[in-house]
Amino acid sequence: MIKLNKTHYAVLGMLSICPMSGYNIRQMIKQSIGNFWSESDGQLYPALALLNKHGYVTCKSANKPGARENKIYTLTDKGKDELREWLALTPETHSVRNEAMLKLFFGANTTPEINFDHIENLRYQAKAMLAQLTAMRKQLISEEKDSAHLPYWLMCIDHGIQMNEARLSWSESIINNFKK
Amino acid sequence: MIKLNKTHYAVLGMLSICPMSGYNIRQMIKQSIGNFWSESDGQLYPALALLNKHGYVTCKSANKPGARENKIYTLTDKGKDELREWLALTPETHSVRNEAMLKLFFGANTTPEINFDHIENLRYQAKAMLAQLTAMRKQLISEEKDSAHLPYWLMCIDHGIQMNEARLSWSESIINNFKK
DNA sequence: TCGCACATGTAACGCGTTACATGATTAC
DNA sequence: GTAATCATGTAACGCGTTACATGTGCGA
Repeated sequence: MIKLNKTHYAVLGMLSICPMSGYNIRQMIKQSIGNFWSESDGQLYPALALLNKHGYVTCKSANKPGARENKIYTLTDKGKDELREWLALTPETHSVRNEAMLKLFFGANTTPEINFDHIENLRYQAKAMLAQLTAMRKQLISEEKDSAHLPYWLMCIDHGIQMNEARLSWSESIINNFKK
Repeated sequence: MIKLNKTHYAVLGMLSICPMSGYNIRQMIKQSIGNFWSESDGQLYPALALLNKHGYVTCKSANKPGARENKIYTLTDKGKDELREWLALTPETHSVRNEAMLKLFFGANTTPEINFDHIENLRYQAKAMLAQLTAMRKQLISEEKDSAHLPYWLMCIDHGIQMNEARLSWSESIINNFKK
């Protein structure tokens, strides 16, 4: 039995929502789980090819004559089983790397202004993410109200909202102290 | 001019606090910035060797006769300049990968109990991290009260505290809804 | 006709982890 | 005596990003 990596499971998961092309998966990952997951092109297409080769997904070329290439991948029963088994395993915690925090930790080596700028940036990013997630939440509730996925998708969005609210209040409290 | 990577800057930053051995750097990274940064052995020692080779750090073997090997690295002026320059650059945001959230997003493919377990784990982890960070905060305030690093170190710790408080309240609200 | 979005892929390179190799010292 | 910790390093492998290569369809 071949060993699958995280990219493979992310792809299987996406295909559990509905059949899609590689390009669609790419977009979906950016739009819906971009807040806590990412894949790059160089991983995605080879992953799809391997999943297809081993029967976790099937592939149909859905190009009308003369149309552009379009391969639609569909999850097989084998793929569903594999996904279910992976979902039952305790998630591995992988190392976090937050460069902004690293710089701040060494902040005494530079000027207060530079550190302040970095925190300002973080505040701005948190605010932007919050706006985006809040809009997404609203949209999801109206557009997916009958979907079995909705409760789980809301949990993920709410996690993002809470994380960014925390970031925002953290950065604002530092900025306010700095101005005094 | 040679191109340094993140590991090199993390090492330079650690040596800006005080001269240390590779082993000390390893420990310090785990203990003090482990909350938002990590390095592995396979990166650390080669990074130190390269920094030494190019004059960013100097190295003195501080082994008393018959004692175990112990190389103490010290930041040079060139190293300090390099660190300062890097600190002034806007931090790059690198892709986040949170496997627990990924599994939750695909939660509709498995049982509520399995998802509940994952969230329980997250709650437990957040609680443990909070306890650790709170203790660290207290210790820092008393032990480093005259250090120029203290304000920045507190910002980092407070960031961790706020993140984990958000995680905790998020997981608890889901668990409470689940029990109803 | 130009540029953008659609669409699929490969190659090269560097990053990061794990396991391995070695050996001294200290605590039980 | 044996296990844990101190201490330094290398090798192998897989992961992940970036840049490249190629071509279609559509709107301004």
